Amino acid sequence: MEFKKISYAHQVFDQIPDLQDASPWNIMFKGYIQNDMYRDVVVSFRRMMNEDVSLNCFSFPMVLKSCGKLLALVEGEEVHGVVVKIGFLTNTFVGSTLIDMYSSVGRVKCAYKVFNEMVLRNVFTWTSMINGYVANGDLVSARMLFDLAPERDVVLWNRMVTGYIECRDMEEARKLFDVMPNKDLMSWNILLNGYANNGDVEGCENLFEEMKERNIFSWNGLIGGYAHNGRFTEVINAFKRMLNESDVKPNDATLVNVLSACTRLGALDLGKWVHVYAESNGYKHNLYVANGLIDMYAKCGVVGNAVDVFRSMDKRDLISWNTIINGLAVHGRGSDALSLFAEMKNSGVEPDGITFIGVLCACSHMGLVADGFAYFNTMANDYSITPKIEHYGCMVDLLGRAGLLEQAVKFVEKMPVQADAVIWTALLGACRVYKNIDFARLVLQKLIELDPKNPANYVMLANICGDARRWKDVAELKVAMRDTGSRKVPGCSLIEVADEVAEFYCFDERHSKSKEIYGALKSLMKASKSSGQESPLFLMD
DNA sequence: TTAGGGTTAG
Repeated sequence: MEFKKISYAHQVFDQIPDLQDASPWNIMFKGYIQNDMYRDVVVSFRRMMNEDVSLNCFSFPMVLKSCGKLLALVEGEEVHGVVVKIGFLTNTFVGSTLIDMYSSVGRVKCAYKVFNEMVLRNVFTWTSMINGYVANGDLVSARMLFDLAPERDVVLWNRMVTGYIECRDMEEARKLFDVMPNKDLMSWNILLNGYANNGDVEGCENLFEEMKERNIFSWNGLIGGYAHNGRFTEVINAFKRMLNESDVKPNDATLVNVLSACTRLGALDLGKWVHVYAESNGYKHNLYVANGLIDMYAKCGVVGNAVDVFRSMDKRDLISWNTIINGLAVHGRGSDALSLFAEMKNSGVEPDGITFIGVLCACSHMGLVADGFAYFNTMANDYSITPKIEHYGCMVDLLGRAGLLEQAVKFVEKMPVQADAVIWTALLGACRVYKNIDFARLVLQKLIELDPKNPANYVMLANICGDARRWKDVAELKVAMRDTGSRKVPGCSLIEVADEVAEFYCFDERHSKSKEIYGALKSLMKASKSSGQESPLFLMD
């Protein structure tokens, strides 16, 4: 039953003159559950009790499932009492769902009591109990029961393998997988995802190659494995392979992973291709895909497209709002970010800590110190969000960018959390902008205490002294840096050209066309200089 | 009409 039809069903239900029979109630339960309306099931059940409806054995599994989903122990116990009173404990459907209910609210002992006292058990009952132990992290008891179970079907085997994976014990998971008498495709996919989520990309690749049959979950397992482990080029290669070699069509999960790789690699053209693909394959109104698209466009620098996607959505969630607000904020469109924040609040979506990172970042880019502090206070006062180090970092950045260096240092010293290198580095950056060498030295001292081996700190101060033409200081710093025995790892950039992503460093000459590239760059700088602008290269963050 | 297993975004 679809959600739309629920209200029709309600109208019909209300016209039934005699509601003493459980059947129409049970049909409503089924509809509620299909639409995640668990609260309605429990409320209706209460009504059934009050109106003395004669309950039958079909009602209880759905009511108990709903109690479990709502983590409603009190209501669950109440239903348990009714079950005992009417005498449905011998029913395996009722018993299994009772075990599930107690397990999902963390009462494994109560679950076991039900399991233990059951007269008749089947493979479902055993699976529920084993599942209960797994869900509560007791793998030893789970395995003991698993070995004792009189019957083990593929679902039970798979659940036990998943249990080991959830405890990050891939070795035990693999052992069990290897001795499974009947593996189905899901068994393979479970193990594949296990490798992917436990950081074992190679294990994931090997298993994928071993598979004789693959479905969408298999491909997504491989692609997701690359994505979760930062192997973004491989994400794209695997995606291209999927399109070329298999009959499996990408779905929303595939597209989301590919989009996140595009985002990280700056692969805008492929990102656009995914956009077109999504629109022509029925994912136009998919929340996950749209959120991925917003982030991809924003991080690839095409914030306008990000806004277009956001505006075209018919359903938005917290992530949609956060992505667009943060995207606008980091691209200097602070006032748009703030007006979207107001729109978000009006639409009834409750902001979280990440929303406020975008909001504070917007204030910081616009130099709105007072507003920034007002929003910062709103966080805790109106939304009960405890500021984390990232939020304090935004505030320090806000003060630093506004040139209020002294206030910034005081703020850092008063913070309830210990400042990390990110915060001090932001301050050091502000010291450079405002050419404040004294503060810079103070900040550098803090940075060296936190991270003595990081040469980037010295480089930053050297740059600050260089800006002030204090070459003697620069030379001294270079010596100090040499004494730490480490070299600064050069930052690297990525750019997408003709379907390929190229990597380059500052003054990099590895590219076959580096002469032409530098030539073009030189004329660009000349052109911007003659038009009276400072070179954009020095204006970039 | 009732019970158990797999992926996705900031």
